[in-house]
Amino acid sequence: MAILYFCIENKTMEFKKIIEEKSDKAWKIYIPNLSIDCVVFGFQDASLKVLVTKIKENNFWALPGGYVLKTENINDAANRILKQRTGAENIYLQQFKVFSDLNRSESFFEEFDNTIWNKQRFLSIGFYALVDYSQVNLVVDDISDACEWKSIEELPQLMMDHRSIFDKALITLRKQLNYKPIGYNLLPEKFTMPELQKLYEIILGKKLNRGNFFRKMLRYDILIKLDESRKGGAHKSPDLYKFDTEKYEMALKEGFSEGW
Amino acid sequence: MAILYFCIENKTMEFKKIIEEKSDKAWKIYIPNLSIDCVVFGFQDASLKVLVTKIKENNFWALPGGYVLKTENINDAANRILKQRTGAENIYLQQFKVFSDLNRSESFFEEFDNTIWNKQRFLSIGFYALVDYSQVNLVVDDISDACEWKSIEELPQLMMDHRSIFDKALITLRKQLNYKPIGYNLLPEKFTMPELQKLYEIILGKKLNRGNFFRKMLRYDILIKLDESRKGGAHKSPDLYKFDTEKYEMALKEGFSEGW
DNA sequence: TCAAAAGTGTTGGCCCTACACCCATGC
DNA sequence: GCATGGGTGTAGGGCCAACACTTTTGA
Repeated sequence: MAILYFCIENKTMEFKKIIEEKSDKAWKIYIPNLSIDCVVFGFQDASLKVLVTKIKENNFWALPGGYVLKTENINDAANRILKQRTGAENIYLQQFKVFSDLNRSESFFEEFDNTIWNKQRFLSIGFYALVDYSQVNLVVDDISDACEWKSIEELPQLMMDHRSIFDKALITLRKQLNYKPIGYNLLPEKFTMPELQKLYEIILGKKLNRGNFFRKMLRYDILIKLDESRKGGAHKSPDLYKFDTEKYEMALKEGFSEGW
Repeated sequence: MAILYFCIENKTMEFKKIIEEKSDKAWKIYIPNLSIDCVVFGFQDASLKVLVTKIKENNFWALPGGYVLKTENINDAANRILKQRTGAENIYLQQFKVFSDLNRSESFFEEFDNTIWNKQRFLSIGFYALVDYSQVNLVVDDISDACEWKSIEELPQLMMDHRSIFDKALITLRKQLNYKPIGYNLLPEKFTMPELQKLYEIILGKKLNRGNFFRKMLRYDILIKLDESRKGGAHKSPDLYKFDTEKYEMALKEGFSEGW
């Protein structure tokens, strides 16, 4: 027991020291009172995953985040933050909402001095990201214990308002499915129609009709059918497709026609 | 000529003084490096208008804007800013994007001291607002000469990146027409179907089919047909409608069904 | 050979487009 | 009564849900 206590005590001291040391530097280089939080989606094992990190010291999980340098715009900041975490570049990133409630963050570092960077009020710009699961190498930084993919159905409790940031990101992503293509950043280069359908179903949280999905997808005219099929599984081998990157990019910009 | 020159010089001094005096207070009460800019839409004379203000001293027009108090969230801030400008409360407000380019604002106050509030780098949160034109009383504040409604087809040149903020607001508003009702905040209580159609056409910038608009609108099931019609114009008297506020609010929250 | 998954065909309904028609109104 | 604008009818097409049929595969 004594040893365990000592360990915790020790860790606390270490954590505090790290936070305090980082504080001075943060005040110098970052825009104050402003943070970025990222909801990073990945797709694996027919399940939608989100990247979360565990803060040292308390048992809360958090969305990966960071701050904006005084000399960079927020897209660059989000890219930098995610590159540090995942090693990945050219991630699909979308700004979706600013979270600004009072006390959304500042009560979280109660035991610290009022001048400490982390104890300030922060408004946070929410980004969501879509990344290829297989291309990511997670990095644990010096204020986190762990950095893991968690399935969206079994997210752990998140610190501060990170749960509502995640919720809003998912809602935004779902809405986006109505007028923009998706999948290029989440699927491997070659994929089958059932795999693509699975992705849609998991994002939307509901089953879709097979035949209709198939035809609607083809009508979007962003897929190229390959001369191969996925062998090895039981049953019929599904055809492989890839995205027509030019048409895909076009559709991302223009959006699929809809409405008025 | 001498008199004119003197006047300009005098105005410059006055403007500078105001900015400098306000600077100290601003540093105390506002969150630094963060501003709010509002694209306020109103509808009148079958034309969509936007609220713009003219900054004293230079001949640029600007979107109405302001800063976020250290003790308020951004929605409250936007509401406060617009109430000051228009006297209106309970305006429909929608946050749509953060503008964070380097040099989007700080180069605009070159002649001032570096410590001045206005010369800092600002990230700006863009809001758009929909208001009932007839209920607004415009207020000119102490750093602006004028505050006016301008038709969206003939907007004057705007300062900094305000033109792209406006563009993005209009694009967002158009997209919103696909899944949310509109009109409650822009039209008088009673209105005719052709008037509502006109609003849609002006926002979308294109003609719509009369009969189809009529039926689509009715299918949305947010209108109540009144037992009156708009007399006085030449030709057939169109029926008057009002919004079913309960169903309208519901549709605002849920959105019209679409897509997957 | 057989079960199951994947590809394809079919039918009915809804909404959208486009146009036509009729009705009400002020001149 | 006539021009004009506004309400309503309707035919054709596209998309979609739902379901059925066919093909392909591994066991």
